[in-house]
Amino acid sequence: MSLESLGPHQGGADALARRLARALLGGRWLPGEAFPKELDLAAHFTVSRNLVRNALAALTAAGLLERTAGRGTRVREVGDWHLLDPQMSDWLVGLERPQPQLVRELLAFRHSAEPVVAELAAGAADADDLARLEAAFRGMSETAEAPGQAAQHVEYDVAFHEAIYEASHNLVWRQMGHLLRPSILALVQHSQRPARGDGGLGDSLGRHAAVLAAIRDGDGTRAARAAREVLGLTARDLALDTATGVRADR
Amino acid sequence: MSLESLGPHQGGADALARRLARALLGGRWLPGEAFPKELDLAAHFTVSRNLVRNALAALTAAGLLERTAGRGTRVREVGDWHLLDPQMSDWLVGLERPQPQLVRELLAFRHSAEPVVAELAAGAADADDLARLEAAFRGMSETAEAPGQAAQHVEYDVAFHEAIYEASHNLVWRQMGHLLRPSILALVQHSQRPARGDGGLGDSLGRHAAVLAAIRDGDGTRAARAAREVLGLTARDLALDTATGVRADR
DNA sequence: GACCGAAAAATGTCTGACATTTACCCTGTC
DNA sequence: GACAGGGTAAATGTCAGACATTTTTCGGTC
Repeated sequence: MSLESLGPHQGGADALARRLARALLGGRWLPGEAFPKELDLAAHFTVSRNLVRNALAALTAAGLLERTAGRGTRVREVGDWHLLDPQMSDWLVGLERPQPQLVRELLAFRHSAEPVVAELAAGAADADDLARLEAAFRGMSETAEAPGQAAQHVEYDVAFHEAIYEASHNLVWRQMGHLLRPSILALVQHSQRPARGDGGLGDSLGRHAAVLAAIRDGDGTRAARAAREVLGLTARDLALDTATGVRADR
Repeated sequence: MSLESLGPHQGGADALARRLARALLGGRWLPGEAFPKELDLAAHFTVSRNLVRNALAALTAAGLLERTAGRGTRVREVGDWHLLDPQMSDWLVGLERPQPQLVRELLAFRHSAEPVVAELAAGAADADDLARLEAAFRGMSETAEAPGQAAQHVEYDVAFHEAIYEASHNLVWRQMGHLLRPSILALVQHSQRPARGDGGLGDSLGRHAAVLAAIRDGDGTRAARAAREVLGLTARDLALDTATGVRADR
């Protein structure tokens, strides 16, 4: 729609792509809607049309935009967005008001996928993988229940889950580790707002420890169950339980 | 390394990106190696430097290349390639000699993921999803055992599995449907070379039918097991059984 | 009213120049 | 001889303007 409240620009094409992508992910333009024209964008941000084109190329590669000569640029449907693109995860991180649907879908995906990944990890983890897992878990323990270290705790949390994906030793699963940071950060931001008594942690630490132990023992079935319980926590936090089991008309 | 045997160019930036990507995926340049410079590429293909830049931007967005001002362009490690990018799947389709590692990783991923997707699908499929699944299965049946319709059979096969991902009703899983065409095509090309007696089909049709029936009945556990057996076939075709269960030193 | 053509509007491409970053070599000094 | 310094070359990044191509729109003609 409009470009108001998007001030002048400083930085290269990547920075501009980031700004536009985050504005789009925040809902400034809706799917199906027309995106501003190259010349308008160039004029508004006081940059060359070439730079705008490079920035838009990044958004197009991420499946956010659809461009055709003569017709203009339009926002693609949410279902066409490349949520698995690492670039997209970068853009999603720290977004103030991401589309709630996106967060729900990301968490629902992890809820179904992460048990399998943990099972694979239990069967394939080597010494390096275990070292990464243990280092991340140690970091989580040391930074737990210290309000000032919340940011570091999140980073260790991300590193822990990322290490599970890495330990699967599969190129495709490993690529999905990029999904972790945005989804975990969204959870933290969400669960901190409605101030809960226990701080939102639950027995998170203990359940992570169960995953680690199962992977260390090479027990895939136990690892899958433990991973399911870790994510059961987060699912409950967002009232996601209904996301599974609901079935449309038959 | 070199640009020999890559003739002159015709088409836009997308076409050039496709040519370069397919050459790269075919192994013409190895990870860590230096990619040709913009001006050399422009001279070789008789196009403008701008067009080359746009093409390289696409390869960079797919994680294939890493570009830094002053240092040049280098091929990234295989682990950094964005295998989940739909663009990458397009480039992979029909590649004469794809890196065997990539095919193996894709199939290993499906072997672990597709049972979960089928389970989700059993719990979430609606009437439209079932119609798509049944249409695809009908197409598979009608084109089976007809040598002239091999290409169409593959398309129905892709459509069947894609419908499973769609039926999961999760944005992330649905994105992964793009992986199906390249992996299925690679399987077909591979299993047709060493001429096997039964034509490589096995009881593929029957096992697909089992998946369809389980999803129609809403039986997630059965759907997962059936999906595992469908992929067990393909795994055996490529001697992939060893991909799971092998564990490095402890 | 239907068909055709010209003009407008948007993205795609070309060209040449300059900016910026990085690596390399060459020099001077201790 | 080793090392710090600057200067030059090389590669990618950005800018500016023009032209090409595609799509839509509007008008005119029959």
